[in-house]
Amino acid sequence: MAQRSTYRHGDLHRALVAAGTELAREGGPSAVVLREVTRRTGVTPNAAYRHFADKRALLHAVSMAAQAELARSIEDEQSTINQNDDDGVVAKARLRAVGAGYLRFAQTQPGLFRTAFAEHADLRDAAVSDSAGESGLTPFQLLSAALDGLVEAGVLSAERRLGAEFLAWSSVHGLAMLVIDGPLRGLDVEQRTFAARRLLEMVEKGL
Amino acid sequence: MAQRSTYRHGDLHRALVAAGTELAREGGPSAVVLREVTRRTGVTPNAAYRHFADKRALLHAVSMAAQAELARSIEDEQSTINQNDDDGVVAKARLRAVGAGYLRFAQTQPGLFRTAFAEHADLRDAAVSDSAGESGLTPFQLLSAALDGLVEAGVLSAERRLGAEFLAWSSVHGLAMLVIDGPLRGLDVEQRTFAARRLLEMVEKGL
DNA sequence: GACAAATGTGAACACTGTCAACAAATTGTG
DNA sequence: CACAATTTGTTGACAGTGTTCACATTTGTC
Repeated sequence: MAQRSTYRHGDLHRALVAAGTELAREGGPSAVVLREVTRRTGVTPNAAYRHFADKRALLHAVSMAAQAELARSIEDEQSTINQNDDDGVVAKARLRAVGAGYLRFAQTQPGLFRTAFAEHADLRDAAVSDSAGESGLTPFQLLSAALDGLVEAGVLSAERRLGAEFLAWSSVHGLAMLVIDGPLRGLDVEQRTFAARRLLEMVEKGL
Repeated sequence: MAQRSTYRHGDLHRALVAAGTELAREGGPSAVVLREVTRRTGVTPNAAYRHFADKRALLHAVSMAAQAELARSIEDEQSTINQNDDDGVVAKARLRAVGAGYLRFAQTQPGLFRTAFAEHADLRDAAVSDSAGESGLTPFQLLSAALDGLVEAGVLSAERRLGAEFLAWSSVHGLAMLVIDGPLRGLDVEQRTFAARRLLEMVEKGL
């Protein structure tokens, strides 16, 4: 790593999270080891303790960053939607895009995906901006917004809206986990896309 | 730990897995540390290497044991079904019991549940008897059998049967993960049972 | 310019997984 | 039965980890 001239680093907090994120990207949560993070940042191990209480706190920050990338993946997927369609069609497409972006991120960045949900995240974390994407919304909020859109478009009844994010999230999250390092790892690309499509259909139909 | 009189232990392999399983029960996969496992078994750390290639192999064995307990939880749930009902009703109940047993185990034994899916399990593992319950079936096989039952009872079409285990498993597994250490951890018991019931309804309806 | 706060360094500790060499018990073979 | 071969457990060591305590350097403030 590049030797720095100044005694102070300048932006160590951010640099540590960035280095940790790269490690997580390559090897998942277990790969983000404190000493290696500081090594890559060109700083002593203990310097990290000026910015994070302990390793868990650092990992938590990395997890937030990973969730933010997940949010951006969902936003990318949503940006391809043709807005000129019928309201109901657009609303449904927005929900499907949440699931598709989620699944794509899990398979494209499995290390980051596992890190995003490795350290016990809380629902309160879903509201903090560290885990938000370009739109300022976290993955959970993007899902909620999509479901609200279904209600507004008259596709989903208010009654069925209640707790719907749990159902949708569970299904997609479960498939993602099973595909990237669960018992469904052996599936080839074709089987995966098939499973993903059928799953999103099931959610839309069974909600 | 109890000092042993003989130089040989007698059944060290099994004892190590048992000790590891207890650690996993208490603290999840990260709690099963090789040295502590051997300590509890009253044996030197290196003795473990006569029975397992490395720590990962030990953890894998513990994971299999955890899956076997999961299978038993499902079997317990299925044993409460009233067999005198209509074939279709019984078949549906058997599928619901798979989900209910799965979710109950996840909440009753979160440490073991996380361990069961921590080390990259493979579909081949789902067929090995180490991870089977009393019936000799693994969790995956119990699910498959329940879905087959739906087809036999004429409740599910052969076409929709294709890949159905992925959908059902994903949904239930996802909810379990999100509830025990995901963003849905904050939910109280009432909310959980509500979410579980709605989820199982969704699967049954959307399959 | 003195002094306090913030930020990075150095040396050390307990703990982990793992290896190589050795020792004791068991098993198999003449 | 003897005794070599194999299996199973032990001892001692090493590198790597998270973390703590004392110390050094920089920055900001009255």
